[in-house]
Amino acid sequence: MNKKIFITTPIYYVNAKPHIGHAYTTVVCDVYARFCRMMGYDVKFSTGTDEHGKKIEQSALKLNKKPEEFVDEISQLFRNLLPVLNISNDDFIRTTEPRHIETVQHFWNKLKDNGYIYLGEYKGWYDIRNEAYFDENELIDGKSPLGGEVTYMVEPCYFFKLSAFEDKLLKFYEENPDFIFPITRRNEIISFVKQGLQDLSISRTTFSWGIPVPNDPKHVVYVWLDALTNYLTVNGYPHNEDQNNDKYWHSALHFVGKEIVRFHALYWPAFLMAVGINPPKQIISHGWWLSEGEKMSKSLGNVQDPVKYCNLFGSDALRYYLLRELPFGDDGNFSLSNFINRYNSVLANSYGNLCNRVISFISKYCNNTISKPAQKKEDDISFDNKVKEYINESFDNIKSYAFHKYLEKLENACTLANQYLDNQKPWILRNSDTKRMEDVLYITLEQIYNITKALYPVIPISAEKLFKSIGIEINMESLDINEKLNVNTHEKLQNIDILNINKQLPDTINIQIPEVLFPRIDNKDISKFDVYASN
RNA sequence: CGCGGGGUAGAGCAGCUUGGUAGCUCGUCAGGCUCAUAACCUGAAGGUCGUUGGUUCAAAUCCAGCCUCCGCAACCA
Repeated sequence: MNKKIFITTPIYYVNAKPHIGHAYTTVVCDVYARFCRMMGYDVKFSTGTDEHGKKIEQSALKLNKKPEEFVDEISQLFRNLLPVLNISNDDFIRTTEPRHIETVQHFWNKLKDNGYIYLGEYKGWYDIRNEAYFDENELIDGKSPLGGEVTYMVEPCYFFKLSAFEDKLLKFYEENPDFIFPITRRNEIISFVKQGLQDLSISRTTFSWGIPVPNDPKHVVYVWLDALTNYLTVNGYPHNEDQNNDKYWHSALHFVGKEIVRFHALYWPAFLMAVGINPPKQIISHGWWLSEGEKMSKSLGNVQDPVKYCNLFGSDALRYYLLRELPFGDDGNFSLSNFINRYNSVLANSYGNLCNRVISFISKYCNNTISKPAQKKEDDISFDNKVKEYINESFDNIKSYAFHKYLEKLENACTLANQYLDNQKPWILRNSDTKRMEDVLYITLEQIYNITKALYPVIPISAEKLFKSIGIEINMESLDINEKLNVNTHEKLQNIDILNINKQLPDTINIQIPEVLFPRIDNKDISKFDVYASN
């Protein structure tokens, strides 16, 4: 039985259309998921949408729509993004689905049975936009510290005994130093917990767009309690109740943006401990994108639209850029000119051209066929070893979520391959020693194949094209879009033997029609590219 | 004493966790090659790694202070 791993994106709040930030988180998870599958793991990979709460209710009202209608529409936009980005998720969860409502209510009852929920009363200034209460003395100029308008409210409300978990959480962080990644986020959370924890209000009566509290339907469940439990729903809870002995849950990785680390690294483990379920394995936090040096905002009109990038340059290019540009965990800047620059210099000139020059050569001068050399020279072995070294280093980096370094190492490997070719000069050998020429080409192709396998998680479509052009079939991308969105793809995704990283290049290669993987982008006038969200 | 993130060649960035020849992409200059997507390869110029002090045989990297820039309203990863 393969080792299992459970990878999740956050579920996205359907109050706004998907932008480059959503695309980023999703792509990071997808790359990691594909990488794990390639390494032989049985991967469960989920994403979805978070659809309850007062904000949603209000947004729907403004548009004269029922909340149900409104969330259906926006959720569909997120769902549509998946095939565009070529995401290999196994599940798409919506918090409005019956299976999730069942989970949340069951979870609530467990919390209650275990004595961690009590009915109290909340008095204070309520910031509707941020769905949070504040004391009088916390207000700034009559607004909440988060800047929202506030109204005074008294509401009966259920509380979760978060205060009971202070020591347990600190002990847990201590015993699981890798639980929160990266370390700076861990430090923030620990110091927050050390300041003391208050009981958490976990129900609302001021609106009705939410999951009803069992046996007290005037209340709806607090959005974060609702949202976080999606991970359990996806993993079959409550029907699969024994999560502590579940291999997926045992290695659950939640990828999140830095702004929701607190919910995932503090509230979530506390909730879980309260029902007797072990916390997930790790919370992995990433940074934010700026757009052209400034914060993305609708009013500035600089919201980068992932769909437009995919349509213009292909999803592989966007996936590559997202991972390569930003040191994982940090904030970074998304810019069109930088995008094109990296695309041209690495994908087109270095990697793409490398593939093309070798395959075209074989096609033109070797009658489309090439075979494994009988023996290798010192230069060849040295080349092989250096590339392998780069690939090993790249894998070490992806394992520690240093996606930018993972790609950098593979870029180094491409440069090395281009150098090897230039040193060996097969175009000279063509007139002097055709056997040696073929050996050189096979050896280069062998490393192109290895590099491409290593790049596969990031550029799956192009990798497949490359495999195809050297006569190796791969079936993953031939799944059609609807099939991909279907939960039943899980087994197919697990059984792609070609992705096994240890598989060697066949002894004899038959070149198919060569294809330019990444055509250069004309960057003389980049203003012609429309890449911003329209509203 | 609010919180957080920066200040490294002309531009944009990596390196800092685990101190020990300062690296990448673009740009510039000079060569080479011709298999290839006006691509590829080689070489050169260009940095006192914000500043001051400390630890050390040795600091971009660790410690302390200072200067300076950015974010901390919403949307939201």
